[in-house]
Amino acid sequence: MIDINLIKNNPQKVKEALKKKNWDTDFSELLQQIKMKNKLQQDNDLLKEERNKLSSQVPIIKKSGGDVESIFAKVKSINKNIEILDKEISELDDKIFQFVSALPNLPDDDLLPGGKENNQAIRTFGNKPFFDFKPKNHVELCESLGLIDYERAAKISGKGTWIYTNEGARLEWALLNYFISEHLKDGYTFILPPHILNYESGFVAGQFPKFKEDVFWLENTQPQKFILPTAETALVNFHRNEILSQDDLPKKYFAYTPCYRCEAGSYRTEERGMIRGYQFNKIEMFQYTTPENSDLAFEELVTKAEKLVEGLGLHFQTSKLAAGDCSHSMARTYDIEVWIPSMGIYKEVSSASNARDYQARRGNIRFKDKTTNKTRFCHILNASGLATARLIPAIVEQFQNKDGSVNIPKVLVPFMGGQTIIKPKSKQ
RNA sequence: GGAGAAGUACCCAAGUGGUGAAGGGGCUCCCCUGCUAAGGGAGUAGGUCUGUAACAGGGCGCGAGGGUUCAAGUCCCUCCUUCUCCGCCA
Repeated sequence: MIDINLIKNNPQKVKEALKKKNWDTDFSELLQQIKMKNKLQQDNDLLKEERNKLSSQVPIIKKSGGDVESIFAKVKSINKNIEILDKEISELDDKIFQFVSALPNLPDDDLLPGGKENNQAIRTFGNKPFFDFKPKNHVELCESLGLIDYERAAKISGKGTWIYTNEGARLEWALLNYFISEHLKDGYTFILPPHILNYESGFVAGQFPKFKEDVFWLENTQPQKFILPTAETALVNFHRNEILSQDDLPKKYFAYTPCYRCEAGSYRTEERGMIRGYQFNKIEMFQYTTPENSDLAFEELVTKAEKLVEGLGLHFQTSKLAAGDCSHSMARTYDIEVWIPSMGIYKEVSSASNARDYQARRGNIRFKDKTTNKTRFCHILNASGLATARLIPAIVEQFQNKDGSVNIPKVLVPFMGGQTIIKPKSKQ
């Protein structure tokens, strides 16, 4: 949530910043509502003060045997006015809250305006692999190597799913274990959160109210609950409504969860295999920091994600996203994109973002500033570290051999029981 | 799922209708002392409005939201969470 005072004091600046996210807003009605609310609030406070004073006299007058009926009558009439004002104020409050909470986060100043077309690749790692044979695409490879069973997935679940089988399951698990071991080395705390979350959690993350349709909702829970689209949704809420000690910051977490996404109708024909699905595995890195340290934390997260892909030996690039391509809740996002030879494009395997205080305001997540002794909002950052579904296509395609076998990245070998290569199988 | 009990500040906790929400512990600052001590004082949720240079005053605030009342931590209703017992179950 954007700071209401920022909008109040500098509406033009906020309007221009949001324009970079392709978001056109008119604040004039909001500003009027805020002004009106403050005025009513003041009037109401005076009435309440009077009521409190009158009421507190009652026991004293009673003791001395005086008449209290006239006070009762006065307070009753004051209460009528208070009731009216209370209602008007809470209606205005609702309107203001609904308007402001629907606004996206402000983009950082240095971002280019506009959408995808203005994303900039800022770093490239490794080179595109060269094949002296006709390379296969990952769907063929995964099937011939017995890593993925698409047909049976369609049978037991439906479209947009797949089943990791045998060495495919082991490869997937090896990736996750490799990431986990790296995060532990870096001193991040391992979290396994619940996958079913309440509405409030989605609101704090900034998914709701705008993106309610993008997640799966459970039908028979009261109140309604949804299945998390990313571990971020759980991790943002870990410290919801808490005041953290500055000495405990930064707090560094990582979590493994599957990610469940509706994405109905978003399939494209070229996105076969495991490029886009209703469910995929991801390890999420997460930090709560002071505002002063969030840029540093952001660099750390991007570098960590890059190192993981680099460790696998894959060719990839890092893109700085234009304002309009950053997520709704984020001030800044860098994507790590891995090369998929058969598609001839780079596909996102990690997205590192700085939400600054946007999510912290929604979730009331603060820390006690040691120097001023004031409570301030934390900055919150997240980065995939990493999402695995698109790594397997990248690995099998980039590391395939002429005979259809695939070399296992060195860093994964210990997690594959020493296995260094996966060879084609006859179909079972 | 059924029955019962509970939720007060960093922690423990008093408070069943009437002034600023007892008291302790811990922590922070100050004073006194002077070294494995002890004592005294102050502070110890946040949000928000008005004026302001620091600051002062007011409203709200006892799990959340309603209700009764001149007045609610206290009485009533709904919900959430925790604990105990019972049932069911991987």
